Amino acid sequence: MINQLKESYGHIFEDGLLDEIVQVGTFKEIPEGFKMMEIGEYVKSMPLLISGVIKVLREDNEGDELLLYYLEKGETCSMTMTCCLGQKQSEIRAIAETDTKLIMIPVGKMEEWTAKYKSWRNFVFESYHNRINELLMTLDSIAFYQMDERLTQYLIEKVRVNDTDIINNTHQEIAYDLYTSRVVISRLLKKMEQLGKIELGRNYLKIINL
Amino acid sequence: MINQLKESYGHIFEDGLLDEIVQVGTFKEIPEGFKMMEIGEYVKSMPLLISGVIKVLREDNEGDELLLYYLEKGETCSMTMTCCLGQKQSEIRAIAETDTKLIMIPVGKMEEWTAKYKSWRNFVFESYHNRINELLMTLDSIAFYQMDERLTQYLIEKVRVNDTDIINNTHQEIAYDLYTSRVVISRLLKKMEQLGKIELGRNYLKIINL
DNA sequence: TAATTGCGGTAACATTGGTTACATAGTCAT
DNA sequence: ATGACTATGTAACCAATGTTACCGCAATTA
Repeated sequence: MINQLKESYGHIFEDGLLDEIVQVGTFKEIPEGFKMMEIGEYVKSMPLLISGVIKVLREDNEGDELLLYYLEKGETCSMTMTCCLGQKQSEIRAIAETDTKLIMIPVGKMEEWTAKYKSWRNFVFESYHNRINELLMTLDSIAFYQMDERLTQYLIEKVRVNDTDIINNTHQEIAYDLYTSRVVISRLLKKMEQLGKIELGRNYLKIINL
Repeated sequence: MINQLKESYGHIFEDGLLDEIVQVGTFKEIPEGFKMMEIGEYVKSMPLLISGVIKVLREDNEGDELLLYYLEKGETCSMTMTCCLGQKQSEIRAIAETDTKLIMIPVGKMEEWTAKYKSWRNFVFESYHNRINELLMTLDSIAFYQMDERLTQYLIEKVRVNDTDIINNTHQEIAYDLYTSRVVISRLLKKMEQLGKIELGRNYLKIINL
């Protein structure tokens, strides 16, 4: 655990803090598809991501979802932080997009470390800043762009976080993430294929040139 | 300034912190319509709102705007905080919705206070939490609701922050905030009038029963 | 192999909301 | 009062996308 922690966080946390993390943190491995947090749940610990990708979703009244953003190595869930501190319920759902390794930190330490370690404070603020910017970009994409452009952005991001240009999802799954219907996605993907941007197959899709 | 500070923040900040704020803070009065922050600007100080309302906007490529949320008494701009700390550019525009009184805190103090005062840390985290939740609600409203429902929510919120059921705006101004066109707003408002929900006039609109 | 299920392709249609154009009616300055 | 300007009302049209329905094919299972 120490090595993996150092690899992801060694350059941002002070040695004393790294030691404390090793002492109080719990190492966890999460399989792809595992639901790590549900809307309305209370949160008792905060995750530091070592490897893998977590997708964060928002839900409407009918239970349909919208992808907000991905969390990656070296990041944490800001929403969890404030939920922990304020004893608030989660506003979002989090699901492992890939197999994921992380370290869980008990709530109590957060307050303490914020007072004690400058590097922790920076991490926390940086984290909020990044998350807010990602929310703003998601908002931009919904408010300012049309579905074809949103789909393209989605595929580009998906390729980036999974580090492969083959996407193994059904059209229905993509439609869920973008909060639209399968027919709409199939229609747009087919158009992209005709333009030579992607290659389509059953349960997969290959990015050629977006 | 001390009295006004105590009225808005007395119950959340420790006495020592209140003293420091009085010493290093600058009191400011801002007229309605004043642009307090522009996208791309660097920020050198952080506002603590004493009275009034500030509206926070996001802009698309063409320069058209979308209302994100309002800041009120006892609140601060979380985006400013991280911008200050990280020397980042602002991602948003802020405009005084009403005449506003506030205290500006120089950046340098923020880091210091975060280590020193528990009440400041709580305020900062609480602030992030609120802002993220407002962003999520804005996102919900754009992603999950149609324009008629968004307009209704907008009017309710406007009535709340301005504390009056008469809204002195043109349809064009409302359309800007909701990132749509004047014709669409006129159409929907007329329908609401026919349902007896509002009363329409030139440059004003009265809420009857939303 | 036959049956079932899940995925993707496609057509037809409905709805929302954006666009253009023009008319009407307040408001203000002269 | 006249003319200029601004706000609003409204019709007609268009584009994006959501909806429904049905088909064929692949994969899985009986």
